[in-house]
Amino acid sequence: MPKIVDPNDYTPKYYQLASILREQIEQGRLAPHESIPSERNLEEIYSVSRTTIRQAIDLLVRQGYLYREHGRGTFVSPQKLQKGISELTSFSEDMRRRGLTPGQKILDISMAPAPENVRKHLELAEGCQVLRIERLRLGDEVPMGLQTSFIALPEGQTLTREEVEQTGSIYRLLQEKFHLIPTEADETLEVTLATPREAALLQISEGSPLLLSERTTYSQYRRAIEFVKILYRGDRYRYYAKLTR
Amino acid sequence: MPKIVDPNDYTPKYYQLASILREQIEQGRLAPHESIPSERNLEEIYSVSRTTIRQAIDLLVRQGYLYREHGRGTFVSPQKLQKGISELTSFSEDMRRRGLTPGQKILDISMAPAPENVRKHLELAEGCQVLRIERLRLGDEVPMGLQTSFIALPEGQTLTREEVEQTGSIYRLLQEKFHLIPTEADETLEVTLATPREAALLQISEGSPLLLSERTTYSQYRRAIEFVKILYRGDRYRYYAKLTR
DNA sequence: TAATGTAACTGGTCATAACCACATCACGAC
DNA sequence: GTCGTGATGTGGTTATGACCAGTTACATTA
Repeated sequence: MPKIVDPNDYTPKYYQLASILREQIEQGRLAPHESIPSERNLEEIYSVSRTTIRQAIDLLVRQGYLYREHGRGTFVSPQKLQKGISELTSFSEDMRRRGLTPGQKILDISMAPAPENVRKHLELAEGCQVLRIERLRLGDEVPMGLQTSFIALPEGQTLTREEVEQTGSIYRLLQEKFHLIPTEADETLEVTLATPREAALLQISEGSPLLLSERTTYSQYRRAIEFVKILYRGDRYRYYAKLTR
Repeated sequence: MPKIVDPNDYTPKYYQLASILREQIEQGRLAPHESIPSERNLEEIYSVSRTTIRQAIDLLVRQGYLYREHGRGTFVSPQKLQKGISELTSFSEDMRRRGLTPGQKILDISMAPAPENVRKHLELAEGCQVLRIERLRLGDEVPMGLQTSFIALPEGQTLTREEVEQTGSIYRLLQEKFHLIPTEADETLEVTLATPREAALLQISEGSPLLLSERTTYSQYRRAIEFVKILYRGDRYRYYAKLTR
């Protein structure tokens, strides 16, 4: 049973243990609000130190799978709390999580001098060139949003339309070509109304309400790499967040 | 200098240390992207074990103040990333963070059978009574949103209009009277249009776009305690979130 | 000179061990 | 019966010490 301690210990023990527990929870072998074995018990069960046990449990608590009560024990969170954790995802991932097939239609992709508001978000000097990508985003073939990305590429680098069309994921391209990993983002949401052009592209009537998301994404080095503006169809898109204190 | 180890050690050492470091960062004594002393150095500086050091740094990393790079060091996050962390806050706290003075006008407060959608969110049986509070929410005296709360109180308990008016904070009341602490919440945001009644209350024209927030709040025991619906004026309210991966 | 490797950092993982703070329950005193 | 009260079990904090895994810079080598 305690199948921990793989010799091919590519992954740390606490991570292996967390996976084991997470699996038990997801399969329902541990019911909501049921207590898991105490930390001292888990120590014996899996033959690892309490340090490791606590690291694994910490991880699952942060992910919303477990919660602790001092003096009482550690318990399984109800299903409700296990989903919708506010994570940094691309549009494609977002759609897949919602059970929709992501799609896109590239309207424009070009290098251009960054507009002033974009420069501010990306912390760039005046006259800097950025990659501008405008795309119509689809979910199950239906228009979901209109996305405009401004990307601060390393000096002299660029991405071609073909590369973007083939992978579909800017994030993967950034990682593979430039070793830039999106790790954090600031996002704002507000309401706006569709201009004639936006309405036409999104196949709604002019003046329809839209959800406007503006996001600045930061790399693993905490430098701004991307500023994205997405106009979501108000009738098709709902935003999820999970808050903690 | 190393003013750690207060004898009145009500608060744990790692928390004290985190406060010291956080203060240095906020005061700008540590510049963005500057490295803080290594963990082994901090061990000597503050005369605490590496365990404690790491716990303190972990906290600050989660809060967005620091970031680590394996093999290189621990660095100060730029200011941008330190704010807007998605935390569970009440309307009042939210307003204060935006530099506005929160206010409210209670429209209704009564015990009522929970509507079906509310029952579902609160995991209640049919016919259960909930406390319904409808309030016009103000920021600097100006209408910001229309809030309807449904609260699952302990059997037979209730809150009076006076209590709510005096404290202004439902959360504080819940904590003081019933020892219920809001710890987690699921929130959704979407776009909607103002009905005549909503428009009149919010002092906008009928059909104006609104930002609709629906939130289910959970106690420290992971039981749903509150379902809140807030209609924000689209022209006055913007939602902030911080995403990580 | 350019490549290489090695030493000396850095943070990441893990074990062991002790003690504290809170929750619960059974047992005894009243 | 009711009220402590302490034993025991839980998670929370801290210390010590070891080794692993990336990064960097400098000395060595080809």
